[in-house]
Amino acid sequence: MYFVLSKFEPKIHRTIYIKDPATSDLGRKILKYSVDLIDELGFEEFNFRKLGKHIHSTEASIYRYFDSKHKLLIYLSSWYWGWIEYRLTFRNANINDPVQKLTKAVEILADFVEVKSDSEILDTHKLFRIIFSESSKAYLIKDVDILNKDGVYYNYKQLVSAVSDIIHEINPTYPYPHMLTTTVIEGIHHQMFFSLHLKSLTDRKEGEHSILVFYKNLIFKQLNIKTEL
Amino acid sequence: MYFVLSKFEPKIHRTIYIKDPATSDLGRKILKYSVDLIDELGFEEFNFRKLGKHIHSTEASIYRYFDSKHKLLIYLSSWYWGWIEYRLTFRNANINDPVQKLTKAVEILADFVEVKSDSEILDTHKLFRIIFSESSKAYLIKDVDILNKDGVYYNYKQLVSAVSDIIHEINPTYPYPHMLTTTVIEGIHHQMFFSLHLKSLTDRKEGEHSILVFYKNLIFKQLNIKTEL
DNA sequence: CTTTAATGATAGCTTTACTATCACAATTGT
DNA sequence: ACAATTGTGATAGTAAAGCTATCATTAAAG
Repeated sequence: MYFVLSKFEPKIHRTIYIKDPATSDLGRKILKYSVDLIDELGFEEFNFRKLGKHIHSTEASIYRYFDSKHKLLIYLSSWYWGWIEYRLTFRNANINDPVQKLTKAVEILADFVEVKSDSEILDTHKLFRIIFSESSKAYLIKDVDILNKDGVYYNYKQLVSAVSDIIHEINPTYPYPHMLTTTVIEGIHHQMFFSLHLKSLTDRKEGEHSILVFYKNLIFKQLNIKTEL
Repeated sequence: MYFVLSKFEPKIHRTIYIKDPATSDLGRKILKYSVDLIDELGFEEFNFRKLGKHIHSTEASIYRYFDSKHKLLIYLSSWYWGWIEYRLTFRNANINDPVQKLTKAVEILADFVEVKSDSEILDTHKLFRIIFSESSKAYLIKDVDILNKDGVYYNYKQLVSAVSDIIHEINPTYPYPHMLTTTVIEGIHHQMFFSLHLKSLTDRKEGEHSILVFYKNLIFKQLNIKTEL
C-alpha cells in the first residue's frame, strides 16, 4: 500500500510535531487514519492505542510523531486551514473585485465549493466534520498561551488575516475586520454542528444553503454592500 | 461554614445530576468550588479527586452527585443559562419596546451589566470565564444526541428561544432568528477568549467595549433597525 | 559493508475515571 | 425512645488512558 504525496502541502509549524508526518509512509498513515478514527469515535474516545491498532502499528511509534493526541488535532486543524487558504488564494488569483473574492472565501469556508477529495492525502469532507465539531478544542485549553507563543496557531491566524485583508480592501475604514472574519468562520461551524445535533438552535433545514446565505448576507450588511438578492 | 440558598435558583433538568446538588451543603460546596477549580486549572486538568481534596471531601462523595465531571460542566452551564434568562426576563419585565429588550439582552449576554456577584451561590464572574472558555465542550461530544434526548441542553435552548422571540417580535418575517441568536452568543464568547489569548483574531483592545458594539451593530443591521450610533 | 534511522514488540509507570464496601453520624418516622 | 433511613467519609480496587523506556530488526545512506 502506498501513500503518495499530493501536490499541495501546507507548511505546518515544526513545534506541532516531533517528527514531520508528511515525510514518511507511517506519518501519512497516521494523518489519514486519524481523520477516519476521530470522525468515527470523536476526539475524546480517540487515542493513540486505538489508532495504532487501526493502522497495524503501535502506540509507541505514533508517539514518535506527536507529543499527544492534542498536538495531532492541532496538526490536522492547521493542515485544514492551510488547505483552505491555498484554495482561497488559488481561486481568487485572477479576480480583482474584492467583493467577489470575499464571496468565494465564504463559500469555501462553508464547504460549499465542490472539491475532489481523493486527490489529497486527507479526506477533506471527514476533515471538515472534525473541524466543525472538534477544532475549537485545539485552542480552548489552559496552555493556549504557551502553544500560541510556540507558533502552533499560525495557519489559522494566517487565514483570518487573509480574509480580513479582503474586508479591508472593500472597506478600509471598517473597524472590525477580524471580529467579522472569526464570527463568520466559527459561526459556520456552529451552525453546521447545530443543524446536525441541536436543530432548535439554528434555522437551517437539512440540505439547505441557509448557512451560506445567512453569513453572506451578514457580511454584506456589515460592509454596506448592496446585493441583488 | 454555611452555604445559604440564594433567592434565585434555576431549574436544572434531573438527568444532569444523580442527586440534586442544590439541596445539600456538600452539593452547594461542589458547585461553588468546582467553579473556582475549573477556572484555575481548566476543564481538562480538573477532576473529582482534586475537587475532593479542595473541599476536604472525597472523590466518592462527589460521584454521588454527578456521573462525571462532564455532567458537572453541563450543570454549571445550565445554571448560567438559567441565570441569564432570569435576569433577562427580570430586566425586560416592564419594557415594551422589543428593540430595547434586545439591546438589554445583548448587554447581559456580553456580561456588560454590573451585577453583585456575591448574592449568588456561584461566583458569576468566574462562571462567565468558564462559560466562554469551556462551555462548548458541554455539547461538542460524541454522545450529544443521547444527552440532547435526555433534555440536558434545555436551559440553553430556552434562552436561545427567548432571544429569538424578541427578534421575531421586532421583525416577524426575518428568517434566521435562531442563527442570529447563536451567532451572537457564541461569537461573544469567542471574542472574549480571543481578546485574552489570541489577540490577532479579534479587534478588541483590553478594556474596550468593542465586542458589545460590534454585536449590537451586527444585530441591528441584520434587522434593519436604524440607530443613533 | 558499516553506521544511522525508522519501526515494531514489549513492558512498565502514573494518573484518571469510576465503582464497591463498610463504618459512622445525623435525621426522620412511629 | 428506638429503629430505619440517609448522607458522608474512609478505603480499596479496577480498567483504561497517557506516556516513556528498552531492545531487536530491517532498511537506507554514507
